Amino acid sequence: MNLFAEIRTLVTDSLTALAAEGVLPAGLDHAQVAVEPPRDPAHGDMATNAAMVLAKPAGMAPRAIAEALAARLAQDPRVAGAEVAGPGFLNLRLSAVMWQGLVKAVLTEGLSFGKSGMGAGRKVNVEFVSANPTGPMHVGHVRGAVVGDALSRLLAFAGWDVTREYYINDGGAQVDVLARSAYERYREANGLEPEIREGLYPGDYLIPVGEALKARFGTSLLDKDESVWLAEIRDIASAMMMEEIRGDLAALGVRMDVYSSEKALYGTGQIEAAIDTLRGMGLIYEGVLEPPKGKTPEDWEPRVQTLFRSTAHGDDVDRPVMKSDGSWTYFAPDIAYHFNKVQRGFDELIDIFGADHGGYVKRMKAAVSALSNGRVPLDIKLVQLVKLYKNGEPLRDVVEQAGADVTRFMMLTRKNDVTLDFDFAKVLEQSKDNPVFYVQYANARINSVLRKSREAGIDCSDAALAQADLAILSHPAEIEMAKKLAEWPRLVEIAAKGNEPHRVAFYLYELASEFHGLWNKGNDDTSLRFVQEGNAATSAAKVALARATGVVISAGLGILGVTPVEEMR
RNA sequence: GGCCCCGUAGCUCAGGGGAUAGAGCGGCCGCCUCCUAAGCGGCAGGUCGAUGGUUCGAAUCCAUCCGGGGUCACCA
Repeated sequence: MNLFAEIRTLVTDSLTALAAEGVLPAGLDHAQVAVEPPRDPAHGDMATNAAMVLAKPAGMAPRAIAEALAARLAQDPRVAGAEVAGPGFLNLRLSAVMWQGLVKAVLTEGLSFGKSGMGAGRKVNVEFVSANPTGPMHVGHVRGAVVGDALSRLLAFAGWDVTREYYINDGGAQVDVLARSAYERYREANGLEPEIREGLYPGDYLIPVGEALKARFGTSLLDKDESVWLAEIRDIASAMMMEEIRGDLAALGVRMDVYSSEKALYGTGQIEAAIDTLRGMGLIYEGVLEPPKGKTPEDWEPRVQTLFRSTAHGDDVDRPVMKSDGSWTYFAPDIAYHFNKVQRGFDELIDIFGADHGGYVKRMKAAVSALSNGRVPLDIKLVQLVKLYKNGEPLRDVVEQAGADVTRFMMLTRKNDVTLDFDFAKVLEQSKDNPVFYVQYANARINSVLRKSREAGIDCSDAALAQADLAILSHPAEIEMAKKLAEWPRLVEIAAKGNEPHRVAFYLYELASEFHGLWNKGNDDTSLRFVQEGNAATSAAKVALARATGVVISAGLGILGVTPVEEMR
């Protein structure tokens, strides 16, 4: 049940009826007509811009349209009042029954309340994390993981068919470096002094890899040339690192549907096929790039390269796909991988990159645009860096200390393209300064209400509460609470439309705030307490409101991947 | 220098064509014989970086500029 959608339909139906009566010209486009919560609650429950939007095409004064529309809407039983205001806004007040009915709808629909059919089952692929398999995840990856996971849950809730995917960059030079680093740890495991040269990975996390190599090869690879062991150690080490990363993701509560390997693309002809496809479109050529404008690198020299004409699809310069030694650049398998996603039949692609990869956005979009003939949109979300206060902690420690739920919520309290401060002290604090706690506390209070209510002998199943006499919910503060709940389905659609899961976190904070406010009013006005001594009918209605709030909090936290707590400890 | 992101209250940030621009923190003033005060209410605080433009209307869209960050041809 989406009240805003319902009333919007009422408005557009009324406009159509007015056109049929000749009050408005026929054939007006209603696409720009919006029904929204007004900025100022004093303006009513919902406002529509219909009159202002239609004034010009209808050739009428906005207020004239608004008045005609108001008169018509006022006849509908759902509408308690319609007033023209300002330059032509039409402010609507809904009858109390609507809000009471909404509470019932939440209890009836449960965690499905707010689900949307907006995605219409379209297949979307969300690629995220995709950290190189050269070490454990760090805090920066965590944010990408959380954003991608929450976005996936959000899109699924809004009606998309979602595939979560991890692209393993195991085909380039960085895994050779990994292998050489692991080899040194292997020597170390055999009692030799490791030589961690400049450019190798120095991290302790490779020590167990060295041990494993010793267990497997004994001393047989010592003093052997790298040509003997490189490929094998590379595979072993990167597999072990992927295990590490899968463990990190699991600790965070992030699940992937598909792991795709870059290395697996080599030798299958897929890269060649993708490039040939582009060649067939006349988008591959041999050429020389201009030096970067303004700043020419010291060692720049004109060089003939195999280039992708990405400028034909919106990029600023064309991009090399092949090195002079005839091997592919990193970009070529990336193209093939995205081509693969297109061929698998996805209707939409989403990539979540670290902000340091911002320079690849245009070329990646150009490739997808070309390879799908403009059919498949690719949205790339850049996730800004995380500033960790308390420094240098590897991921497991962060999650172990703060908890996956807290970590996840905090990572979503910022838009993806803004840097995020992750302060341990704050995050673990049990106070209203900590948004995670604040939202969880509201849920805990709701559970407390349900407990008390059950002790008072009231049936608190959702089915029973939905049957309560909700007309009892008439106090303005209670109606306000219901109005906030009514925004949930609308928020889901807005967040899904923009691929912006952080909106859910902000909404939950507002919802919790509304609830804490209502709770506290019970201190001064005992008639606003949820459990009313000796009055089962009144209690049931009020508890129903609390429970409905709890349902929406749970649904919202579910999208963030955060477990709602029953009580604070 | 090119491209991308950011610039909104003292601080951290929402809002991204609509009516007097919001929240939290910090500051000041209030609220516990009462379901969890781990909370709630109120006050003070703004030329929405600047300047032009688009239109009935701009924090929001466009252009130019100013700050801050990222990135920039055979590294992924």
